[in-house]
Amino acid sequence: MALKGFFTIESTKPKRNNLENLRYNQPGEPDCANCGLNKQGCKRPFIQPTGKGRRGILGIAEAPGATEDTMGQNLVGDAGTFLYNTLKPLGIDLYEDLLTINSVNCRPPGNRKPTDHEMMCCRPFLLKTIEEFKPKHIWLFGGSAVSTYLRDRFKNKSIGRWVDIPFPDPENGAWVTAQYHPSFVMRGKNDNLRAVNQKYLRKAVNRSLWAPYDFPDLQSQVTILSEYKRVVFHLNRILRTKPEITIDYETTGRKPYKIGHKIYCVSIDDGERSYVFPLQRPGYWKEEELREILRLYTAILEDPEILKTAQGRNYEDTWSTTIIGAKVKGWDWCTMGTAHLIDSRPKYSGLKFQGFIHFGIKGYEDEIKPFLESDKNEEFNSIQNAPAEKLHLYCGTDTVITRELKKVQKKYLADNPDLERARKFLMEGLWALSKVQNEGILADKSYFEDQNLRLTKRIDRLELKIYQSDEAERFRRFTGKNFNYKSNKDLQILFFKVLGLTPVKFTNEEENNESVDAEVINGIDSPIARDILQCKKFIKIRDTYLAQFFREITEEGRIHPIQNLHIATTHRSSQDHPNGQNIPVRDEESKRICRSGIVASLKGETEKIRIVEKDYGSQEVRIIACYSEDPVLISYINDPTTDMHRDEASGLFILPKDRVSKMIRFYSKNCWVFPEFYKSYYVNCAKDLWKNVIEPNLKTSDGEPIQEHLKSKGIYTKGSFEEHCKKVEGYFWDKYKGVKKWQDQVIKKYQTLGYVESFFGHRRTGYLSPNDIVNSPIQGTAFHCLLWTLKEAMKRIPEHGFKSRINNQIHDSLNSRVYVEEQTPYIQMIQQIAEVEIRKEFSWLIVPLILEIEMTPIGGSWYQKEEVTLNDKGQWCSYNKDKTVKHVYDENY
DNA sequence: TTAAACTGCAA
DNA sequence: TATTGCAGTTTAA
Repeated sequence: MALKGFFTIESTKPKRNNLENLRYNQPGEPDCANCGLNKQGCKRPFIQPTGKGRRGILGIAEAPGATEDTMGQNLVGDAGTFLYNTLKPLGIDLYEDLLTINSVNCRPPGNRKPTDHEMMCCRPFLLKTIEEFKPKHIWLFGGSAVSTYLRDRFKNKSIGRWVDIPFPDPENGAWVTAQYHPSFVMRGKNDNLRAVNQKYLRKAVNRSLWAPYDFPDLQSQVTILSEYKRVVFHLNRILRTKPEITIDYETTGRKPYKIGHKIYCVSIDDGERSYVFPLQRPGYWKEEELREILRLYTAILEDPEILKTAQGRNYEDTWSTTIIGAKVKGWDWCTMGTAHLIDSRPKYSGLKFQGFIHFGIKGYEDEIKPFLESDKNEEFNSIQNAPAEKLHLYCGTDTVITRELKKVQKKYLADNPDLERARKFLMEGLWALSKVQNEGILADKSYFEDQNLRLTKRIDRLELKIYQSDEAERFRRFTGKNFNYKSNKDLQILFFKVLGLTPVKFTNEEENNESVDAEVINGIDSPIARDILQCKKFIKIRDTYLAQFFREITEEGRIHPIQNLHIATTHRSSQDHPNGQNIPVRDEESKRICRSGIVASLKGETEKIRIVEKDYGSQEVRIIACYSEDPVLISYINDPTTDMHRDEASGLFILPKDRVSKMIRFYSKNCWVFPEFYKSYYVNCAKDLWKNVIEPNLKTSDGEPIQEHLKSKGIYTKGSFEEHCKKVEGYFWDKYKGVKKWQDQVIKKYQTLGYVESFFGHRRTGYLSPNDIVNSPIQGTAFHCLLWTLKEAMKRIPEHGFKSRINNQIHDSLNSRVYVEEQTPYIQMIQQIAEVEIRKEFSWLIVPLILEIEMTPIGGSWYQKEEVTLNDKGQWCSYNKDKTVKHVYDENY
């Protein structure tokens, strides 16, 4: 898949079927000859729009069903009746107040979904109906209606994205909202879905009083400054009058860190107009002109009284810092992050989407977009080839939209103080993450080059072995094609057709699709299975991790993952280009190869520096305790002499507590306690426990094989173990009834509010499953504790004059490069924030938080990190199993 | 060409 | 009937 090297802009230009699109974008009669649905057994072909439409609302549904086909009217069957009954108490009569039409107006045989082609053939009639009826409001019921209505205007037309998002449509002047299709809501007996559907319809009914939207001409608010004098004039004016400004750059790529990157143009919006001027466009300014423009612009950026807004605060911030050398002050607003707080659904916060749903602006990016994209292996885009005038207009339009978007968001947040609280925290978090991003992690390029060569040799050898194997030959004879071990399809044929093995697992999405993942292949006892697994592992290391490192490493040996706060629906962070949050650690060999090249210092470094990782221990359990106030959980956390996972393992395997081994405790925790807390259930847990504990026949702490032990308790089979787990699950929820009670409450509250809210004020919105609801606040809050610690630590580091720097975060841990001479005060400062000050700040933190410390030797690599504690002599020590000191992490180690 | 499905890595 | 991410490859449309 080609990565969009820049940001994603949805195309508005139909790339295929151009003629068809032209044809079906015109109002007119349906193209029945081309569709043929009218001759596939329906009784009443081409049903006319139904209803009196007294309130000027046009409802668009999917297709006639059996009842509709008999009666020749829309929405009169079960689904229609359900919708009628839902709307009636809200003051809307489906048949009186709406005019309704379907995406296709003949009944598809057997109630199947209409195809894209059928919907397209019927589309001219839909457009004609809109033209004649002139609806003030359009309600799209279900994914088919969304798909045919938006046609080629957006790529992602899933109902989940569009439901409950009202937008004014510039094509017909109506307010449009997508709703779930009544049959979808009716079919599943799903309380959450019914609750949000009710809520969304109520909002739509309230909106039906809205006046038509007055579309603003945003592009006319752009002024392009091409003369030096005018640029200087406006920069000086802004410096003097200090308006709130919105800024946007067009640049040579996504990240500024590699040599040669430039900011081609800048747009500054002063609240009235947007002013765009070229900046580092080669050959545009004389040297002294550019110097003066940069001086003035830097003064604006560094003036804390000039408040700044951007769509993507950290994008403009990191480019300003890295390319211009400005320390930007006065950051006030990030429209992208704020959009994510308002609606956490995926693909919501992009400017093009926001511009469309709020202001009906669309398509202004089409011409410029190709010049801003770059292939995944290309560092630079082709901005130099973009027509300058159009590039500048595009850049200016973005700031005008951003300025207007901020107004909309400000209004929304004024009514939602919890969201405003979350937004303030967002700005602080972005500030800290921008610093983390600019710092970057150090990578030893020559080490990775060496590893790359070694891996390639091993992969070549293994591939040769695989392709010369007897099995591959049998595959060739069976299919007439060469075997490709990277193809899951080929693996299925090899294992289940050629070798005749019995499938043990199926994939999630497709029914009867045999899974061929590592777990399955690992269960196959043959040399080729082992070779394939080995080879896939090496390929993964080389082509995923090392390849990204090579692509992203800068000339000075740093890798700067982009730090996001606007992606994860739970309001966790994410990283990309590359993602520094999923470097292997569980598999020893993968861990060694990948992490040995992430280092504390590069060659030639004379200072003594080590990597220190600071990890919140069992953070999610602690957060569950805070939300649920479960007394049993709280007392486990508060009393360090107790161990909940040992106790749960004891119950699960009917073992006295002192016979629970480390591994049995581990699997009890990860295959039982956590899944149960996150709404898995005994059947799946029993399956995992059987696979990981009982089948491998793990031993108790005194050496008895677990199978023998369970037999002595009357458990012989998988079935009887599952039965046993069912009983234990009953005890479990009886014991942690506080957690259960909280889960039920938070699900109930979601059904009232339509979102789930966290301690920090963050909301996860949209239609959620019970699992999503109980998981999100925990996951989000666990991360927000870390983010709070991070931003507080970032403030203190310069105050203390530390040279050490935080350079990564992984959900509940921080990484730093630490100068040995300041390691103890540095670590203790962060521990103080992470464990003590955070509890003074947030009264809902009713249990202690613990920050565990890991270190590498001086100049060492991430692979070498060990857990350390401070002994009474003030030394950081790691320990052997027998509790003797392993290493003393002083200035000599 | 492009999107979806599958896989595999982390918390 | 555990959740959240990013990224690579193949395959179907």
